Amino acid sequence: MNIGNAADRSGVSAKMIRYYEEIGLITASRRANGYRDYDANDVSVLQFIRRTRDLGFSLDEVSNLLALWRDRKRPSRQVKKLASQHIEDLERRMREMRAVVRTLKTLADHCHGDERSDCPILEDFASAPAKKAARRHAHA
Amino acid sequence: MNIGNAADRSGVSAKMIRYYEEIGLITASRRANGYRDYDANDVSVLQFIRRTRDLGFSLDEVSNLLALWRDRKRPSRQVKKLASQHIEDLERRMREMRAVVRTLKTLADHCHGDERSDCPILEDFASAPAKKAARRHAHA
DNA sequence: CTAATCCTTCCCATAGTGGGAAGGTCAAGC
DNA sequence: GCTTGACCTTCCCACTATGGGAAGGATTAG
Repeated sequence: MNIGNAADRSGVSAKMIRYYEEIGLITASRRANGYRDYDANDVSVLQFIRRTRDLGFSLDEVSNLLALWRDRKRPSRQVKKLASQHIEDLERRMREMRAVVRTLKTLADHCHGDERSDCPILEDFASAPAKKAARRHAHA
Repeated sequence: MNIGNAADRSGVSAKMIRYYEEIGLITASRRANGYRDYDANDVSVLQFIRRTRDLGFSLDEVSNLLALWRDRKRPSRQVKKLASQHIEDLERRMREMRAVVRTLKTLADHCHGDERSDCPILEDFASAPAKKAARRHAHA
């Protein structure tokens, strides 16, 4: 099956399929004309990637999960550990975001939000201590 | 004051100060030797940027906030609107992350996590519908 | 005067994803 | 058989925001 077909079935764009191959996440056989050729198992792998990406795993983590998936004899402990770490990572980021939301809500609550120009939000932005929290982290 | 000094006082790296200038977020006067020169007000602007970045605003949003900050006659309504939109954005992302965490926790709960190799987590990754949620969004 | 520290600009890398150009291939219709 | 359109290929560019580092000039401390 051609790449476009595999893309449709897996929900991974052709562009991304080529990229995943480039970074060594997957491989693809070629037909005589140079076209990549995929079978049902390849589509399963792509769906696996799609699913784990949707769950917010980085490509690096996906790579580890794929390796565990392929190794049928590996202990489930390893898989659970990766999942748990990801859960903790998400929870940590949510805590940081919650703190930011709390701050912003407090500021917004004290802002009239009308035609008057005085606004404690901007005043705070200009003077607050900037506590270095919620540093960004690439994947959503 | 030199860029290094401004960086120390504002908490924004010299590298980033130059970048912010390059993208038109700030400006800088030059001394005869070509060095950038900053005063107390410039440092205030940098601290403003630092603070809003820490609160998760994108540089695009920071740019808007800076414009509002500089325009002392603008209605506070505009500022509050930007803040509220950002709050909603954060809350939406947190909802998505919570959904992912719920899914992962359910999966992890059903995985033995021991030496046995059967693992419902990977089985789910390989077969679940992939509901297209939590698509990433650049800033954390 | 020299050495260290600062400044300048310029290029590169990161993590994923998409856009698009230039060109080869294949299948359908005439 | 030939044209047309839908595919495929590779290659380069863009984005967000940040850091690393090189090459070279300026300043400053000793």
